[in-house]
Amino acid sequence: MGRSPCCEGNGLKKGPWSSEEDKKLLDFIQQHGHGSWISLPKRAGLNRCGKSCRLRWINYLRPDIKRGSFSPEEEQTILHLHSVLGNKWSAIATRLPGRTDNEIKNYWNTHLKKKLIRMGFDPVTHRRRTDVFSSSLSQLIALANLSKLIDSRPLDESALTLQSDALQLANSLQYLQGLLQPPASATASNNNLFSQTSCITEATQGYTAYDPIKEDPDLNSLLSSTARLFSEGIASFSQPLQDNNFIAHHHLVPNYLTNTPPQVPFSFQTSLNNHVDRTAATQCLSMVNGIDHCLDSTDSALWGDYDDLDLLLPPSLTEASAVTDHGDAGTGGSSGGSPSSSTSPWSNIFFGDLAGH
DNA sequence: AACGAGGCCAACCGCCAGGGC
DNA sequence: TGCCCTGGCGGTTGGCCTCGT
Repeated sequence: MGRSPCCEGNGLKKGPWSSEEDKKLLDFIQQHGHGSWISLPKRAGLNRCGKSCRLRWINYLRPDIKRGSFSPEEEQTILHLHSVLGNKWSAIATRLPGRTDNEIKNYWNTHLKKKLIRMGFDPVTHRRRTDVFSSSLSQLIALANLSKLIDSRPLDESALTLQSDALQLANSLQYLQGLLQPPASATASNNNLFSQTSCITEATQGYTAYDPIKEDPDLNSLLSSTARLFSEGIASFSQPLQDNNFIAHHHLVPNYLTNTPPQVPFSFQTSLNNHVDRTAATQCLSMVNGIDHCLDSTDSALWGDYDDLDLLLPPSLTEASAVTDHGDAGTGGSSGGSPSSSTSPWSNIFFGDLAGH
């Protein structure tokens, strides 16, 4: 009884499509429409599974498919939407005419994800990675402590210099970390390099007044140069990622936050204002087929008082997706890296500059 | 020139939600 | 109400290509 499931039959062809098959499928759909995908292969004279036909049509044969590399605007849109929606490729694809979810997914996995990782951002959460600072710091401390273990052994001059540098670095970092420790009311999750860097950026740009920093000329100078290097690191990202217009346009953030420098990437800003993303994600999820409405709405009332919502919101969509996302452990693994093996250029910039002091 | 490593991407796999019966 | 089918989605794979040695 009933219909047989798709792809049940053996002997159906798999693998790459030939131009002849493409033509058959294209001709059939242009003449009759696809109708039922399950019955299409037989009607079109194809020895293929219906799913395979559907995929081929959607990802390759559809006339409105846009070919070629992604534009900077498309790239920015993907980053933006991914920060809100997570791995909802089909939803993201609806915002990129002519692009398929498969194409976007591939582009993300092969380009954008790696870019974010290189920048020191977690591609899943779009937040600054917590492992960069802590692991590097712990490694430096371990290196510095090494001297205690080998005190009794004779060391040549360069080794001694190395130890001395490592110790000095570790002390400097600890001092810096202590100074930048957020007030007691702040969340514990701020205890990482990039959250601190956001403090650095803000502190050096007058967004926050933190007297111990301002009153210490040396530290202030260090922070300034660090913030500058951070900005340069961000600027090395192929395109400006921040969408100030979008955010300001939708009244998502207070004005002073939209005045952040243009170098700051969208993902960086969202981590400064994570509650905004969470609000957006919640709104988006709450609307069936409402992504366009959500993302295009100019009705500020829609968003309400996000500052209050922040306390009520469940974990962000991206945080939730982090639980189920196994992408980092996937085939692209070489770029993911273990927390202790980060080689982010940003960490190089940061520690390089620090060493210069 | 040969080989291996890594990147890229089309296609497959497996799961799930929705709808029909 | 529950089963089954279908379409759709995200994750993963495998083969081809490029690049470095």
